Amino acid sequence: MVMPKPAARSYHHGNLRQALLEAALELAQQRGPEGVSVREAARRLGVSPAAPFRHFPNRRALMTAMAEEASERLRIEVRKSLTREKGNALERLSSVGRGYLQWARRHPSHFRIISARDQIDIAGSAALVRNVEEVRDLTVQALRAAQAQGLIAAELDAAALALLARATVYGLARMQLDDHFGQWGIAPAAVPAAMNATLALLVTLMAATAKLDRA
Amino acid sequence: MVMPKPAARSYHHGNLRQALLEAALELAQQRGPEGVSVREAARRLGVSPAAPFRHFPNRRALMTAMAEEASERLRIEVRKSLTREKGNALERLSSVGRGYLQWARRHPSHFRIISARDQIDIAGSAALVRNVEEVRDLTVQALRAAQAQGLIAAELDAAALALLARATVYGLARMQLDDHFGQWGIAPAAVPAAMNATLALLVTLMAATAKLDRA
DNA sequence: ACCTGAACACCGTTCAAGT
DNA sequence: ACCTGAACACCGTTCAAGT
Repeated sequence: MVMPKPAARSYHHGNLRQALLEAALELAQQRGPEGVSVREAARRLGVSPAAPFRHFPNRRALMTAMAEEASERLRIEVRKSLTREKGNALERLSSVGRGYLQWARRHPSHFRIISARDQIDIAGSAALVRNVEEVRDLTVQALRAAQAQGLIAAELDAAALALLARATVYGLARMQLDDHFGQWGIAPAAVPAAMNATLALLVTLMAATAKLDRA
Repeated sequence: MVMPKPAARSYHHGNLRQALLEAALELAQQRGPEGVSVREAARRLGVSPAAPFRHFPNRRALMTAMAEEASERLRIEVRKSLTREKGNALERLSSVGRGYLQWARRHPSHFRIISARDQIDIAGSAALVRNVEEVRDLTVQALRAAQAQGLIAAELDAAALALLARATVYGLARMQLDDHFGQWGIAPAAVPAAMNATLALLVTLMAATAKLDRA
C-alpha cells in the first residue's frame, strides 16, 4: 500500500537492467574491463548478489550488452564524421579513420570493452555484429570510390587496401590502449597528432600510386 | 637422512619457480592469460597455495616473468628472420614484419601475454623493455637504410614511416588475437597469406614514393 | 515477475608455524 | 631457505524461498 519513493532505489522495479549497465561501465572506467564484478555492481546498487542474474544469464552477457551500446556509439561517431566531410573520396577515407580513432581516444573504456573479445560474445549479438560491419563497410566504400575516381591506382586490390587501412587504424587504437606510445617516445598529449599523421601518411602513400598511374 | 628421489617432485628443492612458469604457460594455453590462476598452478604441481608467493611477490610478477621469456623468444625469431634475409633494405623491412607476424601466429599464447599490458608490469622489467626495444630498432634501422639507398622517398619522415609500419604489423597481429579475420571473410587457413599480402602492399606503397622521386 | 539468503566452488594474498 | 595450513576478503553462479 505504500507508494515507492520517487527516485531512490527505484531500480527494484524495472530499471535494474539499465542500472547494472551503468554501474558496470563505472567499474570498467575505474578498474578496466577485467575489474567489472557482477557482485560489486549489485552491491553498489543495493541489491543481492543474485539479482543481476535475473537480467543477464551470466557475466559475459552483461559485458556483451555494454559492448553493444559502445559499438552503437562508435558507429554513430564514424557516421557523423563522414557527414561533416565535404572533400573527395580520399578525404572521406581519412575521415572514417579519424572518427574511429577520435572515438577510441575519447572513450577508452568503451573501446576496451569492444576489443575484449575474450570477455564478450560477439557472435551472439546481432546488433554488435551489425554495428562493427557498418563501420567496415564505410571504409571499403570510400576506398572503392577513391579508386573509381582515379585517386588511388585502380590495379590495387580493393580488399587488400581495406585490410591495410583497418590494420593500421586498429593497430593505432590498440597501441594506445596497450600503452605502446610511451616506448615510441610519444607523450600522451602528442598521441592524437601522431595518430592522424600516421593515417595521413598512409593515405598519401595510397594517393601516390595514382600519380604513378599517370606517369 | 633419506635422499630425495631423482626427478619426481624435485620442485620442492629449487626449481619450483621454473615449474610454476611452465604450469602457468600451460594454463594460458588452455584458458587464455586471464585464466592463469596461481592456486591452480600450485595445485597442479602438488604444492600449497602459498608456496608460489616465495618465488613471485604476486600474480602480476608471475605473468611478467612469462612475458619476459616470450619477448626474448620474439626478439630471437625476428633476428633470425633478418639473418636469413639476403635482399635489400626494403626486403629486410618486410622480413622483420613477417618474422614478427609468424611468431605471433605460431605462439598465440605467448603473444597474448606480451600484449596483456593490464596483467603484466612492463616498466618493472628491464629485460622486457629491452627485448621490445630491440625489435623496434630493427624496424627503424631497415627503414632508414631503405631511405638512404633511395628505395623509399627521402623526404618522408622516418619516424612516421616506422610508426605506420608498426601500427600495421601490430594491428594485424591483434586482429588475429581478437578474432577479426572471420568478419573480414578470411578463413583461418588464409590468415598467414592475408597478413603477408597486407605487409607486402604497405612496402610496395612505400617503394612507390621512390619512383615518384625519380619522375 | 523480480528479488533475497544461503550455499558451493572458486580466487589472490597473508602469516604464523613447521622442516 | 622453502613450504604448509589456516585464515581473510573476495569472485561467479545456483537455487529454494519469499514478496
